[in-house]
Amino acid sequence: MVTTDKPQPRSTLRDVARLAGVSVATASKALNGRDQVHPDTRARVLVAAERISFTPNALARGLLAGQTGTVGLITGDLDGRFSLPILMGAEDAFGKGKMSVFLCDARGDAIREKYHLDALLSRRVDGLIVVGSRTDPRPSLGRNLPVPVVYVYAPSTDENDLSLVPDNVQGGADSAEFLVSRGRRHIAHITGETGYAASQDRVRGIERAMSSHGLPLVGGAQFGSWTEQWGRNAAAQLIEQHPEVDGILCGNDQIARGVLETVREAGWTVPGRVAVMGYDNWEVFTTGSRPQLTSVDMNLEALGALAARRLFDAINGDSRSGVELLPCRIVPRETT
Amino acid sequence: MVTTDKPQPRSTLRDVARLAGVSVATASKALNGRDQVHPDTRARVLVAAERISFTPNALARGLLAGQTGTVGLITGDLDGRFSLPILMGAEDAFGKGKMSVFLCDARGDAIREKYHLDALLSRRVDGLIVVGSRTDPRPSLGRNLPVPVVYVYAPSTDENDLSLVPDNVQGGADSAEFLVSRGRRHIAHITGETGYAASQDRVRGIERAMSSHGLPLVGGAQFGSWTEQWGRNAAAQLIEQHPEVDGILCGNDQIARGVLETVREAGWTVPGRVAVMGYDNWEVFTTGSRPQLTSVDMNLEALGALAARRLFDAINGDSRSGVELLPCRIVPRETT
DNA sequence: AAATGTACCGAAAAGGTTTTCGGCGAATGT
DNA sequence: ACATTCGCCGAAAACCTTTTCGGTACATTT
Repeated sequence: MVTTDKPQPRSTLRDVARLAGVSVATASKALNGRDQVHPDTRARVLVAAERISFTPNALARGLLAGQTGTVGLITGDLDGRFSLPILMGAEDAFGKGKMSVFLCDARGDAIREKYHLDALLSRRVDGLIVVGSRTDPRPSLGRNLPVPVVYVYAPSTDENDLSLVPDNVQGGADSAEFLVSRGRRHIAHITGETGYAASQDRVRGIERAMSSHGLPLVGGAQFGSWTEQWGRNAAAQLIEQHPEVDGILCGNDQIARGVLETVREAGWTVPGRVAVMGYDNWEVFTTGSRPQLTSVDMNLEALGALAARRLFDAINGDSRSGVELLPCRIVPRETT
Repeated sequence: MVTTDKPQPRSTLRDVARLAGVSVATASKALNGRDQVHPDTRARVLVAAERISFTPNALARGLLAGQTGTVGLITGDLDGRFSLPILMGAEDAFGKGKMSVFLCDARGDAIREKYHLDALLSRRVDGLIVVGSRTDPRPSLGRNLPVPVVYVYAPSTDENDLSLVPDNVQGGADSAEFLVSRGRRHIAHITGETGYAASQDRVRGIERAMSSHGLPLVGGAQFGSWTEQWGRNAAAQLIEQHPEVDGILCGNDQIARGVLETVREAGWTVPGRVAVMGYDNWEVFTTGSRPQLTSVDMNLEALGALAARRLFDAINGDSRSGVELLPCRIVPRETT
């Protein structure tokens, strides 16, 4: 089963020109819609190109133009659910043009990141998008890169870089407001690891919103891990120590799933006795649960789309810097 | 905040040569470890290259060599959990060499797929990996492409293409064997949509294994959807109609989660009263559940790694065709 | 001292495309 | 009939790197 048939050599512009009986210059102009070429000639070239299924060599084109129409996306967590929506948003925003996205996974490893950076730069990408798996600031790729860079989700520590980050303070505040507006008065917060900027920001937003209503945060913010198991444990303790609780804001959807499981096993109805909200709006978790989980969506696709636009602008000489915060939105379902 | 500082122009080999006081030819040879260059000269070139942080232009190199050191990966489901492990496996296998992976998301849309295919071919990728989200055969990209193609997870309908697919028949059979070897005798199967080759294959494997032991499949294969909700519903019916059931094989981990929830709420212990197995081994589901879920892993990273090797071989003229089945493995946890 | 060999370096071509600019033929104006 | 304009086409340069091959300078041999 070992064959060795070299596939047909790819056709070049010269082949097209020869077949159409014109020069390569004319063929090029005809194919690219330049003027200065007679309609009949153009038609001849087009059919010739079609006949031998000519595909212009982007390498040669990029070499000449100094632009390749590609951007590199270096991500820290391919397994994660953050970088993918961002990638899709970016692809969509670029899509209408002729940009392609070169994706690399550094897996949080600085060495691998450097390796991929070199690979991308040598392939002359027109720009870079750097995606992290946490909203904590991360080291900059450096100031004197030959192409513009946009940091997404994980901001750069360098103020001169441009970073796009979801506004977790606002997201947290909105989630609290949401429960308050639904009549909840005894709200608790169970979140993930304390070392994450995401947890800290959301806590800050929640506390701000609660105090603006003169309400306490029942039991204070409970830090743990980002797992269902922690959600179950924390919820068990919470309903024992604070049976008055009527709303639980969770640090992510997995914690919320754990919380949901525990409170329902304790005989509490959701949302009757207590409302529960998740964070991230990870569909497979939010719609799989019973009842379906209200959650906070960080609009990651929009984040990716904005990254694409900002990068596009920067490539065209119009670059910004600093941190841009993008709003989160609440997706109401059945647990509130 | 709108600046317009064009970043420094990238340095070329000519710059290096000038700085080192040699010709470009010598500079090239020095940098690429060719012989015919004096050690002192080579050293001069290397420091010169370092000083101006020279990065060879992969476009020019690729144009000349006819090889770009890149492969395209066209996937159908970026949101899905299948293509990502495959991508990572492929990246790992390539990683040691100097291959980079160009990822595109076609979202199951033939038009978008064609678009990306053209984009990749024009960028002169050395090969293509096509990943689908279902194991059902998919249309071939065509026989006369200028580069080799490997189809992964979703096989091509064309026997002349090379396809790499997890062996779901074996996976199903092994899962049944596993429960039987643990002493279960009344095994049921709750799976997803009937139209999926994956469901059909697994059912076939399960039925084969059961009948080889002279055991019936309790209630027959139950088809539904790939959701937790279906798992809950099907389990409720199952334990009512077949209270003798002591093992449940599920079509995926989400169904298993639903089953788990229902049987536990009915007061059955797991694995005491009934064993439960998932499929896919999606960590976030299998380890988040209580008890943690035994599941079948399709070894997707290995699949991706093999795809990379096969593609590499094909690029070097050693190509195969047909469908290769890769074994699945069982990951025992607490539900069995 | 002449001839041969060795070690190193540089000129040039190649790869495919785009763009500029000069040129050629035909049509128009006088 | 001549000059001018206009429309269209092609030659050539440019992008950057790699490789081949000829050449130079020096050391070695006879």
